[in-house]
Amino acid sequence: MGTQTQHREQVRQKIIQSALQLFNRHGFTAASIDDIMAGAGMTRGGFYSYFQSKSDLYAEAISCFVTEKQEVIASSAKASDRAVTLLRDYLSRKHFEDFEGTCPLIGLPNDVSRSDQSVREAQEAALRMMVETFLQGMTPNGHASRQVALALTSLCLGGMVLARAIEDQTLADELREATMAVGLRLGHWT
Amino acid sequence: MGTQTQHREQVRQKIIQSALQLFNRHGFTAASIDDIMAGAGMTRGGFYSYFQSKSDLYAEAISCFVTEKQEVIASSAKASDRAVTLLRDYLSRKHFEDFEGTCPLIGLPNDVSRSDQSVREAQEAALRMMVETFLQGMTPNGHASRQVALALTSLCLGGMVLARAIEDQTLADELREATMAVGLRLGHWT
DNA sequence: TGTACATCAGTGAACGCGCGTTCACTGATGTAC
DNA sequence: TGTACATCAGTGAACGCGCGTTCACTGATGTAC
Repeated sequence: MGTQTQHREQVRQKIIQSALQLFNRHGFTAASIDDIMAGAGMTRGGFYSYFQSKSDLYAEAISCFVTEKQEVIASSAKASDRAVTLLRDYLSRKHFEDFEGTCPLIGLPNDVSRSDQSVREAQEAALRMMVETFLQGMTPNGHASRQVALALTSLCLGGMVLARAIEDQTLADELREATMAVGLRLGHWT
Repeated sequence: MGTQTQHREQVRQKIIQSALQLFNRHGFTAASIDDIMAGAGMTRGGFYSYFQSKSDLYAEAISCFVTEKQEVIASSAKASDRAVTLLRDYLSRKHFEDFEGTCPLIGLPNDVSRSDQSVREAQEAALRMMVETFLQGMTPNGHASRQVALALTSLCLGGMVLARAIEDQTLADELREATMAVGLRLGHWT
């Protein structure tokens, strides 16, 4: 009935949230279904009545993340504010440290993405959203502004991936901030 | 004796080359020691008399790649040529298609990198090399040029990671070329 | 209100597979006499 | 030159583990009468 399906939907969301955390924190392979289900307060056996497979869950988690972020971003009315906020947030120290709320694109070069179609689609949606947000936040200039919007997306992703990978905290901060500064200049938001 | 150790060194190199190909093509996890050894014309058992572990081999493969690239780049005498070549090559269609000769930094967000110290070190060396090459190729401008050099590195990595991930070839090309154009402008090389 | 039955979410043991790693062995090469 | 022996690179079978996935079962909830 209503309350039944409603309950199932809640549990489903709990699993997705737990998955989002663990996939981000440990990566797709290292986050086991056991852990994810435990995080949602259940045991492994129940998993397959909610999702077809582990990568199916991964794809859903990414889509879910994108939808959430879209809502947050949409709260700014002015397009240029949305773009600046995206850039600043993406390359912020907060995003850098917040392993659990990480942009799913950072996991792009993973082995799953190569194989699973629905994962790729979810990731591509995230990508398009970023490009679109940047594009709308710039004073329109045809071809040139699209070029910059695409480059800004590359810049954000690369900057965060690198900052995360660097052991030396000082260098990581420097790189992150340099990337942000250059990005703001590129979009003429300084 | 001499010829013995020499032979061992040759075999060792053959394994590393095979590993480089397969790690790049399929990723760290998906490339099995079986495959790598087969690629070097041997069987699995011999592996552990050459390397301590799979991730040990991975770290060595990365170092090896960096050294090779450094030699290629050093062949240009002029520093700005080296920087432009690096940027152009990195974001070239050739690099995009050449899965086997890929920049090892693209594998950064993999599960191994998180755990294995020597892998991280090898990757960090690759990173420093890129930043250094860009920095030397720019008209010196203190803080500002270092900032741009760091951003260019983010830009290159992000651009290639994204282009690789995108299914739509047209969009992938567009993104790669946009990233390159913006990069050239950033370094004042246009 | 109470009883019998059906449904189904969730359990946890077990399966199966891939793969990194180990190890006893082989067979070729080199050395000593 | 020939024979016995040592060395050691390389083999391939076997081990062990982790983990995704399956499945027979349980126990709570809801419905019918």
